[in-house]
Amino acid sequence: MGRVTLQTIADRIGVSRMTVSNAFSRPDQLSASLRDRILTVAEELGYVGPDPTARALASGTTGAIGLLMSDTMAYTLTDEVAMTFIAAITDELAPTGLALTLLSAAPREGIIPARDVAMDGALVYSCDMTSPAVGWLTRRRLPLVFVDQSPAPGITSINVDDRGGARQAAEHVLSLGHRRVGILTSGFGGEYGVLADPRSATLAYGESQRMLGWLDALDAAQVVPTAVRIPHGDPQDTGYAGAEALLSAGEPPTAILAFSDAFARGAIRALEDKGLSVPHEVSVVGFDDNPIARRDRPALTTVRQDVDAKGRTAVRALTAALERAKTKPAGRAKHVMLDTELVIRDSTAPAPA
Amino acid sequence: MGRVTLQTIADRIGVSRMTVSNAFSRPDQLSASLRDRILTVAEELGYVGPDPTARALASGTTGAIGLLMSDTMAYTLTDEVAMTFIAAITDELAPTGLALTLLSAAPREGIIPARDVAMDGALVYSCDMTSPAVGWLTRRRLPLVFVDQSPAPGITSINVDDRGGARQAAEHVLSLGHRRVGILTSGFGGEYGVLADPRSATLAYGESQRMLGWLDALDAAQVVPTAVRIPHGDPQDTGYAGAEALLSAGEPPTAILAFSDAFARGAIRALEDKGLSVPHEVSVVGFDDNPIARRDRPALTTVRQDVDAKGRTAVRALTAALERAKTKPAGRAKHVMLDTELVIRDSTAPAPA
DNA sequence: GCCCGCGTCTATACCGGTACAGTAGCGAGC
DNA sequence: GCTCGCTACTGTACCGGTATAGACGCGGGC
Repeated sequence: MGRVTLQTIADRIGVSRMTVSNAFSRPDQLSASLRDRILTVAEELGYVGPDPTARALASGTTGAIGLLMSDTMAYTLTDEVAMTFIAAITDELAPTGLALTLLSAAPREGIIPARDVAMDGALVYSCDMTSPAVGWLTRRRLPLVFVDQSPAPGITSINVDDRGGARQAAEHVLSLGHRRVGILTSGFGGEYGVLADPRSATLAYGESQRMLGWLDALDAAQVVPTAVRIPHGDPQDTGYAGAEALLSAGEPPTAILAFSDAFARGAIRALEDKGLSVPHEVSVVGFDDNPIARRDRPALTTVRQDVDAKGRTAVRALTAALERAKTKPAGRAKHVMLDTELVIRDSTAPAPA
Repeated sequence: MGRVTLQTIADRIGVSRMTVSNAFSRPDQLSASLRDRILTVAEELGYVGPDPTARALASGTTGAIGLLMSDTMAYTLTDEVAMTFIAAITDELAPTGLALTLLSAAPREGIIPARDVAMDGALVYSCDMTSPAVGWLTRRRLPLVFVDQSPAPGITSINVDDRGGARQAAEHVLSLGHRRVGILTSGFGGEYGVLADPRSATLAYGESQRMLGWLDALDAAQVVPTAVRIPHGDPQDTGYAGAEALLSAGEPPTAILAFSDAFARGAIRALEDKGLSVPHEVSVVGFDDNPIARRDRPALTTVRQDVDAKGRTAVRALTAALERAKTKPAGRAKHVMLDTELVIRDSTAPAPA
């Protein structure tokens, strides 16, 4: 009735438990003939292999890394860009045999996966830095890599040049002669609707970086934008609503800078429904270079970020950190900044006269 | 230098290790004052809480469940429908505190997360039944729930009525007078292009169910469809290519039944590029009722499946099984079949005269 | 006054492995 | 002939917790 363990097999054959362990984990430590015999008996007994949990405790490694995501995990999981990121992670992880454990940063009473789930290290993706979950992770002294998040001292971080990309986007519409510019941003917690003072609005990290980038260029040209922040929801729907808000907030913009391609798509739909032609009457710039930027018409002018590279770089940084953690030195934190690139397509045109 | 464990704290205060353990895990087992003292000292010492791995070994529960996905995990992860499913899972899992570990069923030499990663149970999503990974999971005697997959005796499974939904889709176009029908399906491994004998083509489970559903209706009406199977890739791109293949395979169809909404979108684009109007010259029916079905124009006639319910039902079935596994009885496997529903929108119309 | 029950805390025995330092046996080198 | 070194296997000590039964003191009921 009892469960089959290494000991069961060892007793059955008359060798030590250690030898059976070696048969599974270090084949070079015993003769091939004995190993075969052990494996055969194990098979007969229905032994599946060393118990992962026990192995994890004894060896100090679990074979899984965590991916901590913002509290709105279900929302993030329906975002194409985030999905591409996760796909890149799993793909890069595959040859290492590491599994990926999804962790919510949601602050639920007493339920803190970031504290209670076994893992070797974690990727922290676009989280609120003050989130308790992030605190638990650091307290556990797990190797961590921050992605799309405010870099912290001592912790490796991977970011894309959001600010630079946004600046390029704004410079692009300025160079086309636009002076009435609308901004469509997002983010949770905080005021929605037209932002009184965009520069000082409290925004999540990525949102604030892009905002700063846009303002870098607009301020330099002494253009004062109208910025609208839209709540969570289907991004194309909220983008639609955001554009409507922008149009009714005083003099309508001739150019809209959107936080994402999905927002931009929604905005374009709203503009077209109002009878405004994109790009001839209003120019729209997205962000990310999501597949939807290219697919629909007009093809979006956008700021490309290499999400795949972001995911792969993050994984490589983390696996390297795991490797180092086996030996002593803590290793110096690296801060990687990936380039962004303005991609000009059909959703921007010179400002109407 | 040594790591801080329960024993460190116990020694420091002069109580037994067990009492410290209880302070964290069973607060009702000691006085509040002692508990406070223990927690304070633990804090001072930088103790994070019971080590998840050790706890897992001792208590027999890891706090994570697996999600086994087909070997083309990166592909699956960029599919909106799969993402909605995963989002529903994480959302339903959140209040339980269980984390979700993503497992690839990819048969890589010696790398078998399904065998080596600790978990309490697993969801098996749309996998090849013969995959070794599924074998390992069953051998481990983990509580399992199969989703979108051929039901197996003794294992709880959640499916949607793919066949019935597909039949409705086919009946719909037949009722509109279409007699030249094209089919666009997908799946890996096997011939691509026009299928010689659709009914006997080797298809993955979901693909074959939908195929059977379409054929149920078409056969009854003595309509012989042309079926094209398209390889993996961006589904809208492959859908585009698939429609082209359909158009050049003899007499062009006046109705296309697509395996997914994404295929349908790609097909519509291809048709429009060929100057064919949808729905007036060609009708197209999708499957899933993905958000893209509603968003773009023409809005897709499609077969709605409740992906959110699928995810939640699967999680509930698994957590119930986990609960039962604590006590003895293995519990009878349930086989759930969720309804599908034909949603008629703007991509279907009566067959041209 | 005695015994019971309860609230607290402790002792011991695991959970199922792996690490590491042996030990035994045996052939080779000089 | 003795040491050396190698292969093959063993013994012991963990890894860091939890379960369970029991010990101990104390108040209350009869």
